[in-house]
Amino acid sequence: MTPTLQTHNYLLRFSIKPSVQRTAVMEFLLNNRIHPTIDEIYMALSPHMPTLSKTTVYNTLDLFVEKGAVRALVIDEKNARYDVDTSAHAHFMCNSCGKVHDIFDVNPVFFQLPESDKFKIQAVEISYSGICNECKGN
Amino acid sequence: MTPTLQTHNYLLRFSIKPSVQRTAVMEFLLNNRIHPTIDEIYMALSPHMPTLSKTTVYNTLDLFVEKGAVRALVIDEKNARYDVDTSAHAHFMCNSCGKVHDIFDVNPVFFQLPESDKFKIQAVEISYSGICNECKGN
DNA sequence: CTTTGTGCAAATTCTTTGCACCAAA
DNA sequence: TTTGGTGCAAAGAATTTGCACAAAG
Repeated sequence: MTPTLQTHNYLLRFSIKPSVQRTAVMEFLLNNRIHPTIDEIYMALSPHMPTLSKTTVYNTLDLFVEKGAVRALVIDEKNARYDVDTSAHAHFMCNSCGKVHDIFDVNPVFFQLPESDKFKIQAVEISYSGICNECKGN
Repeated sequence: MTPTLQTHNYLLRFSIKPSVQRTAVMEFLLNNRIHPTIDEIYMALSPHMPTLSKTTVYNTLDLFVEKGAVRALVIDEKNARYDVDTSAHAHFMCNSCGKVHDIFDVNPVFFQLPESDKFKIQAVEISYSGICNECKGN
């Protein structure tokens, strides 16, 4: 479990001013690598922070993405999902339960940005989908 | 330009009953490889079909995806986009103008589905993003 | 007839915005 | 104080749903 003080310093490394809310959101992301939606983060934290508003969660994640501390995933057509691991790795989304998992053993060359005379390519996202083992048995 | 009769037969190949609306939507997709949103399709067709409803466009695209005639793209966080070309190719989305372009010269091995003991992987989507040349000059 | 498709309106869901209050420097 | 952060309520946008009517076989 990442302690709060460590999370605080983690935010500082990205030039993010640590507030109580920002630290709580980042700590949740660091300790729960489930690529949560805004709602999942809000639902997890609000019992411990009754005054927390969903707007603040939106603001906070926008700031984290802007500062490069988290990656916004475009894999779930229903909601935005966020990943605190910004290293080159792929994702798998189960079409049945909707959970998103990391896939780390993808050839690194897949993440190299191709040259193009038509576009200035700045980022790549590799997304797999199918059925996870938990759902296969149903 | 794909003529209507040809589009009609194209739908039959996917076991899709051709109605006037379905044929018009498919013909638009075949002739406009711009990965349109629901709204773009609706806006393009409704002048020629004043009674067309957006619900029908939604229903039609859901059916096309279900029948495997078009691919639903998850690249634009704002709207769903649809691609009539279901072959293995990547996409590029411009962060400035929002247009989505095909990228065909990606190594085919990138589209091979990896084996996994945790998931049954059924599909892959490779999405690049950045700035297109038209937007670079602004 | 009977089944399937269409389209209107309302409802739902996710996200954004405007603004007032609160907190930290 | 002054600046920036938070949170409520309302607005906005995309999508889905319920239902009645139309079309096709």
